[in-house]
Amino acid sequence: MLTHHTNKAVLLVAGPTASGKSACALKLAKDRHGVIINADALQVYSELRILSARPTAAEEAQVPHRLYGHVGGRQPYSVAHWLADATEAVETAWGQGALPILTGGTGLYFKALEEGLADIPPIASAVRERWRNFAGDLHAELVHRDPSAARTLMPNDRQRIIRALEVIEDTGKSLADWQREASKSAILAGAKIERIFMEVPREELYARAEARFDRMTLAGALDEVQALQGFDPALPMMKAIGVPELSAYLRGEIARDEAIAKAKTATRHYIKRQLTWWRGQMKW
RNA sequence: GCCCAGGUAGCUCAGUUGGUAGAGCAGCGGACUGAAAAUCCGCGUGUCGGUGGUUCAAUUCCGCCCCUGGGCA
Repeated sequence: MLTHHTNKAVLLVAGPTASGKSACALKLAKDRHGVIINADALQVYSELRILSARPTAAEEAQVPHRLYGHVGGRQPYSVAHWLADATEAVETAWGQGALPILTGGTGLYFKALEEGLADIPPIASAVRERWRNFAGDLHAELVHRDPSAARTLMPNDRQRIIRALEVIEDTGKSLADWQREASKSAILAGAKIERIFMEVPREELYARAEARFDRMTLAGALDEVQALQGFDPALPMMKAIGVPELSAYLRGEIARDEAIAKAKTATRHYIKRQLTWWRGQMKW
């Protein structure tokens, strides 16, 4: 049993968008008998091939790829779903004697992978819907129902406040308490972890990401977004960079150039947040 | 050439009845546990086009010059 554990190894390839993670992971997978496992929150959606910069069919044919486009846009998905999927994928790879190579840009996913998640049960959708549609003062509501969680959240952070409210209501326990408890799901515990972070100067990252967006528009990003018009704009998939912007163009609300410029700006903001995440949270 | 309107932060603009100026966006820093490509917090010194003049004091008033847009020729 113990010898088994020492044979378990994973390779984590992280970095901001457009830093060259995928190419790096592909090469390493070929060299080291690896299976590539997606750690990107948007590349899981089947409807987003171009805009999420998912590996191409040709690339996927070269080495096994897991968790790319395996979720429908209307399906609820989150870190917890991903962690379960990733755990299964990692164990399958180990079972086959292959090296799991996790790659993607979602910092929270890597954190969950390495540190585990709190063991909070799924929240009833009725409760969830109720708070998402709540018209009153959410923060005041939280101060009243869960002062300890309220203290850690900014009054305007609706998303986190809603989360805290649904957790206290549906589980009877504060989100802060849940999170304080030791997590049981740190699946990489005992495994040999190798980490690669793609270091690329910010200016170059910005330039690459902008050029890549232009390539995406040439490769059919507008058709991809056109096909999304029946989906609820509140869906996580619909928040992918480029989707709101190109949708606004397709609806005739803004010019094409403006839509592209806005999407590029959103990409720069995203890169900046990713860099902040790795500086502050991961310390690889 | 003449007339009009402008020239203020990287961009778009506000403002100062004369006491050296502030918003949005961009940019930068930060936070981050089931929506995370999400969500949220913080950061504003810039020859106020140039140059003379009036004034204790000019970005603000006056003259001239330069530039940009529009109109008339």
